[in-house]
Amino acid sequence: MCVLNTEDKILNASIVLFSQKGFNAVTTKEIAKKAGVSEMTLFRHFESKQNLFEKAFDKFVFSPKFRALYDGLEWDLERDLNKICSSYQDTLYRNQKIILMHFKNDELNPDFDATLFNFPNEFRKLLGYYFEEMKNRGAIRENPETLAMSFLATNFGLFITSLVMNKLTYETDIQVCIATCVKIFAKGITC
Amino acid sequence: MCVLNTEDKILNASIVLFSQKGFNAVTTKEIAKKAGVSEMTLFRHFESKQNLFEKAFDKFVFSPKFRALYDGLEWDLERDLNKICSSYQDTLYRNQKIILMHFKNDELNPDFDATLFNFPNEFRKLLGYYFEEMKNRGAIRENPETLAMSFLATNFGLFITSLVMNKLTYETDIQVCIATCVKIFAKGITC
DNA sequence: CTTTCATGTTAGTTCCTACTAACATAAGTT
DNA sequence: AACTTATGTTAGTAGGAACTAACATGAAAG
Repeated sequence: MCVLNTEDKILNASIVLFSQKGFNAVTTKEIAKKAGVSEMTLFRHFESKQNLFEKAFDKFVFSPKFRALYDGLEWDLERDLNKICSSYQDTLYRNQKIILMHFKNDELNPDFDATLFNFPNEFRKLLGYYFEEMKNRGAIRENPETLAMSFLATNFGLFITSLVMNKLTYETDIQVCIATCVKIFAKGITC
Repeated sequence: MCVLNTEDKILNASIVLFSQKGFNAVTTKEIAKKAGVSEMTLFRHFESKQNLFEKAFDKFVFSPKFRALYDGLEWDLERDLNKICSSYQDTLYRNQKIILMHFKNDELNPDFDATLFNFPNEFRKLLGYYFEEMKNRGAIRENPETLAMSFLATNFGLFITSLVMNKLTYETDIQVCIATCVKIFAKGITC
């Protein structure tokens, strides 16, 4: 199969453990074991646990292509919101380990916060612009910023719920909830 | 003013620190200092850090009166959803420290999870029952369980967003978002 | 064959943290 | 005055975790 080099093995192992337990609760010994290397090797590749964390963070942050999103708008409420929602959910999903890690750590470094909060902010701008324009076109009436924030928060709630639901045993399918929410939202704001 | 007894001082200090940093990241020395007592006193009142955590958890879990909620239903979509939403947001708010703590700890004890997940589950039942009845009355068409889950997830998203927003500087008022969301939701599911 | 390089192993240092023991103090109770 | 009770102080133990030093090994490269 694909044989990973040592650094990648360590980075992969660390991000999984960090997201499961948070930075402080994970030991370097644990990471080394999961990566299948000795603890000494870990310290030879990364000067410290902190440094390993930073490298892992950088490696696993993901941001979508907003240009394509802007260009792909069709000015049909349900279709556009579906597209934006899909992209946002996808981005949240890809960043899930980092997001979980962020929740679990107090404050490692304000720069991480800034980096991590970057993409929700971009989505907020996109939605703000979109609702503004739709209001000008007379398709909706509500305040664009409020709508943008509400739509983002709703999506984030659905995302977190789907994460937590893996542990629980609700019969409800979260994908259906997401689709339903977008439909309700589109219908609920239409004039 | 009101002078707290020693145990309450320690419990209050611990819940604040636990919610800020998570169980592992907080030291008993830190808790004692914040409580204004010596570390020794802490151990005299609580046999261990773990024990202190459990007492603090028990003290600060809050559950609303569901009986009153069921009895107060008026079978008017927007009014009822507003009432349920208010109660849910209020419950989330009162449990915010415990919820944050829960996010930050890996797994201290599955019993805590069960206790903490109890009230969202009760709200889910309430909403399921409500939407089921509203469907029977012909007021809505969507699947009741999906709606219940979606409404809960939306609310949770708004709650988390309001917590995070304290750190950020968005101009949007989260209370307005909550009210808007309920209105959109009510309008979006009406036949 | 020898050198180099990445890795493993083992032992150890330093620091922090939960938790304890022993004694001191100060206020209230009997 | 003697006793009780709650608290503080100081010193210390035991264990864990980050990180290091020194040496061993084994495979690839010259």
